Amino acid sequence: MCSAINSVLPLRISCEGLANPGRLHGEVSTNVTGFRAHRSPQHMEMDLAWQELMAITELQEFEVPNENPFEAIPYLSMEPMVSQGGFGMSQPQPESIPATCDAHSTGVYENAYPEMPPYQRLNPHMDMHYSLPVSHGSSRMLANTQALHPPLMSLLEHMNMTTRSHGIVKDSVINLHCTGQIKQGCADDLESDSGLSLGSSPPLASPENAVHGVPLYLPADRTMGYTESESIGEQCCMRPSLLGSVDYQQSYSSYPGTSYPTTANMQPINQQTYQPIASMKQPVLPTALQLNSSGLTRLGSYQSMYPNQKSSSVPVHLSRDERRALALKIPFSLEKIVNLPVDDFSELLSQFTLSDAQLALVRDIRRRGKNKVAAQNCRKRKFENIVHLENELGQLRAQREHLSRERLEFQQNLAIIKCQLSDLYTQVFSQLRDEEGHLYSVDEFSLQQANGNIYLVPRNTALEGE
DNA sequence: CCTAAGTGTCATAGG
DNA sequence: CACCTATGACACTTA
Repeated sequence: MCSAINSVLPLRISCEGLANPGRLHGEVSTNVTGFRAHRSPQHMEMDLAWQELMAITELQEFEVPNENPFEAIPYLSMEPMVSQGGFGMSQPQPESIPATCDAHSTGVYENAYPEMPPYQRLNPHMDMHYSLPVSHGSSRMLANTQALHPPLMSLLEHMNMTTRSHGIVKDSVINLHCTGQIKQGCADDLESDSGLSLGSSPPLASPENAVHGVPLYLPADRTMGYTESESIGEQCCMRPSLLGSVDYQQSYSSYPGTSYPTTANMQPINQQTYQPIASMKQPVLPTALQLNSSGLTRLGSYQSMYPNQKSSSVPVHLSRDERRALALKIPFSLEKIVNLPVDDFSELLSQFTLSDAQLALVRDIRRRGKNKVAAQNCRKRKFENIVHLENELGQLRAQREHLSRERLEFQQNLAIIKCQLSDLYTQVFSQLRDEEGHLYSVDEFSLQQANGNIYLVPRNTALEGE
């Protein structure tokens, strides 16, 4: 019994300075020599409950009348609260235990109470700040200390749960910070001239959508068009593997499904017929991206960019590369130039005798075409990333609100526990008597700290350092 | 005329 | 070293 209370209570009670320090006696004594007090099993339980609460809540000051238990602390950030001990208690602690107490954590009490059973050490992994609840003003008395225990423990369980959740709060805050930075970065991106839509417009559809439902026909005013059978490439014994290379991401289809014309096979515009692109290949890129890369060359763009290259003898709806290829009589389609694998592309080049200018143009067309596809993919990814981050931001906001509500509930429960403990210790001191039956009042004691422990000493008595 | 969105192109870095 | 991909930046068109 005695060892139990000694091992449980991280509180050393000094009797020095009392009128009759040697006369104290009781059923249970503290670890301070000479102190005796009447202790009942009920008191043991109260002490247990007290220590558990102190360990969990790090209750460092216990002035119930001065506290507003339902004070809602503005939610700013959980990080400072967590850093103070891991329980998010950001309430003002004007009389908190000095730093010397912080330096003594569980190990201090393990040394002071080596006989403490492990199961009586709550939260052994945390720094424990103990203080004595000195309640002067509470008039509420608990009729039965046993009745207090179950609700206390239930509250403790809730506090433990809430404590765990506070770790989530911290992580969430960190995530929010990161997200904020990312979001800022996105904002910077949006301010850049990347030409990316934030989603208000539908152009960036999924690749699978690009395959279906897009009536990809060549423009009706297309000025050039050549059938595959008419192309030089086909006439030059193209390998079937090359002809079958239609699964690449489509980009340069300025001559979709065709090979480039020569002056010999060029035909009047109005005699050309056009095939739906979807019937010739399975595009991969999003819908809107396709529309521009599938033959809808923009006349005005290249006219303004390269106005001097406009030739009255060349159809005006051709892109710059198309016109250049036409001018240099490149004997295969731009689609093949861009989409063929490097080996097939090299083999294709080997099948023709091209001048240096032709080779340079072909390689430029290939480079630009691949880069165009890459740019489209890059923008698509950027858009998807923004959508993902917006969704994640919404989830984090909801989580923050949930944790904020949970934290408020925790604070309310803690205030209730403080009130209950105040009453509890008032009751305990009401039974603290010396051997002559003199009743000690809690008012006769004060809290003092020494060597990392908190001592309950008679008032007007200074503790000597150990 | 201005603006935002969309797109192609270039330069560059990295694989 | 050649080639490819990713991406920022720029210029331009279009609605």
